[in-house]
Amino acid sequence: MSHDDRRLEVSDAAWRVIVREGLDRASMRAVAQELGCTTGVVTHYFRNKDDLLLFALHQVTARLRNVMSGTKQQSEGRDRLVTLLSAFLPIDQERQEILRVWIAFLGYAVGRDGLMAEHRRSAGELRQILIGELTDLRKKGAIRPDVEPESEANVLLALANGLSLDTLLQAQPLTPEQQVQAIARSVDALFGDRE
Amino acid sequence: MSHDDRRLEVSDAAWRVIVREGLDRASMRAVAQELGCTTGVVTHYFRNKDDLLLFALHQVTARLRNVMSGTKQQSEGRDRLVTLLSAFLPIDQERQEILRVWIAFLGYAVGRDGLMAEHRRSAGELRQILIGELTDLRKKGAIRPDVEPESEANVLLALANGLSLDTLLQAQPLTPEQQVQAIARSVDALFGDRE
DNA sequence: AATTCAAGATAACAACTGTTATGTTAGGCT
DNA sequence: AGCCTAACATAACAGTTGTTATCTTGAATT
Repeated sequence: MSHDDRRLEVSDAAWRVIVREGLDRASMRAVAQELGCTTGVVTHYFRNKDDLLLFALHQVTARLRNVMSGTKQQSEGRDRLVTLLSAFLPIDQERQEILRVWIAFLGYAVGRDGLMAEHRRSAGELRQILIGELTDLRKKGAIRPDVEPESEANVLLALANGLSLDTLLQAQPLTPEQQVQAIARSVDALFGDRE
Repeated sequence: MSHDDRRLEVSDAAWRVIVREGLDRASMRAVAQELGCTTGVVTHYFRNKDDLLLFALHQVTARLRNVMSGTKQQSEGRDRLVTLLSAFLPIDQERQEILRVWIAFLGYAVGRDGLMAEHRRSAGELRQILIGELTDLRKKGAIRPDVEPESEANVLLALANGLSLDTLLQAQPLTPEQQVQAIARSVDALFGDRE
């Protein structure tokens, strides 16, 4: 097993602790115990705790990118936009796990400007993909010409993120189908007046 | 000054620490120092730290209710729905502060079922208000009859919450006007086909 | 004037935290 | 065969945490 693979194993152990017990209980010792060894391993592969946490946070974006390329863009136009946005919805167990870790880190980033900037960076990266899609569609004349890609990308992402939050905050959250349908409705509004 | 007022002062000090330095740095001593006295005060008004945190979390809902009744419902129909939903948007400094504390607690609640249930309870409380509004409007025949108040309330709240997140996650977030406009657009879609 | 009790200060407690230094061990290279 | 280094284990450190018990004080009540 390579060095990087072992690093990932430590990071995965941290993820499991965070999902199960919360970010503030993810101490060096807890992560080591989850991995089944001692803190020597954790300190050997990560300089700091901050180093470990930052790496674990990067895994959020990495896994999200993975999911996005998994729902590969075979489709185009309307459907492509919908599947692209659906990658952010917690409609399977892995995406629910990503959401929990992401929220845990976001709450942890309140009051920590450095971490919050890191969140903004990764959010902006995913946002650019959407903006590119919208710009292409407008050039092709597929969507209404009055659509501004930048602000519209923000609104669509806001809806997707909000729907994700809903699964955490609601006793009976929207079903995956309802979530996708809500996304599809907003996307359809970009394509024309009639529904 | 009454006992309850003093309790609120302690809770407010905790809020300031959370907003400025993060939830995990809001220790008993840090809160006491923020208040300008010793931990004796904090322990005198709160049994536990959990007791203090739970009270501070309740203040989130209390302040939100306060803002909602502040944007008092003089209007009706479409405008009333829009102003009601806008209460959740971080369009002034107080609502930004509420958002930060809320997110901090939400991240902290990951892995803590009790706290997460408390979040769901308060979210459900505010959600019921929206459902009531939508039900009334449908009875009056003001909105389209195919609108289901329960799921539609979820979608509208998801959009509002997502737009709030946007102000945290975006380097150049949507302006308050754009946020309200996005809400208004979704509300308008409930009233009829034309825009 | 004596008593009571809330308000707050102070200090000590054990538990836990991240960090660091040092030990052990096993496999690859010369 | 001897050496070296990566991969871990162990242990000790200083600091911080929540909690608790004990003290002081001042104002209200009797």
